Amino acid sequence: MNTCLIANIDFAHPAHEVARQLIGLTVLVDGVGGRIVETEAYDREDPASHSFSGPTARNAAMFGPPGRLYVYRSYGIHWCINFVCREDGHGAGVLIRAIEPTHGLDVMAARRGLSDPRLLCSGPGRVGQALGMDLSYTGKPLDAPPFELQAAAVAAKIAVGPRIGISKARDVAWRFGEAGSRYLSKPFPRSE
DNA sequence: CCTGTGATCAGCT
DNA sequence: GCTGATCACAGGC
Repeated sequence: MNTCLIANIDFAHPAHEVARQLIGLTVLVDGVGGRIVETEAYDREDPASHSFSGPTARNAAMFGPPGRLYVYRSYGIHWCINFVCREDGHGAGVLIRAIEPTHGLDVMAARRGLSDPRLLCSGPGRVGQALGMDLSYTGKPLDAPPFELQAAAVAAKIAVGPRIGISKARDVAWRFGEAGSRYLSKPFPRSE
């Protein structure tokens, strides 16, 4: 099996494995960002995934090489980001749902129009806005500027639960987070 | 604390 | 037409 190693994560692995392993990593865009504290996995064989019905113009990046970005417009307003994973052409990704801000708080506050650190990146739309994402970033590799992924210094305590805001495949527990983090989009049931 | 709603648009039926 | 991997704000308890 081929590999795609970035910051000790192999993006040529199933989405739910990558989603779990990403918790605690630091992601930066032009030096701005923080620790990933919440993710969700979306797979090709997953009715809730944008890739479920096959390749389209919008989801093309999901069917490209792993270790890259998939950016999509949510509710016509927000930009949400995924990290593409699995083998080339599989069509899986990990939605970045929340980040604990650590780098460039002032830049993110200006983009978001508020300064409360807990509201800067606690949700997929907020993450996109705080990191300055838009459609032009889709398909870009995560191991090259302006992006930087840093391995976690300490292993995070992982909480698991059902994904948020979807109507299909609600039974799959493919939402992952750092247990007890104050920067989640929503608390996990029964964690800590 | 909680529930409801407008914004705004790409993709699908 | 309608739905959605959302958010912010308003209003009620």
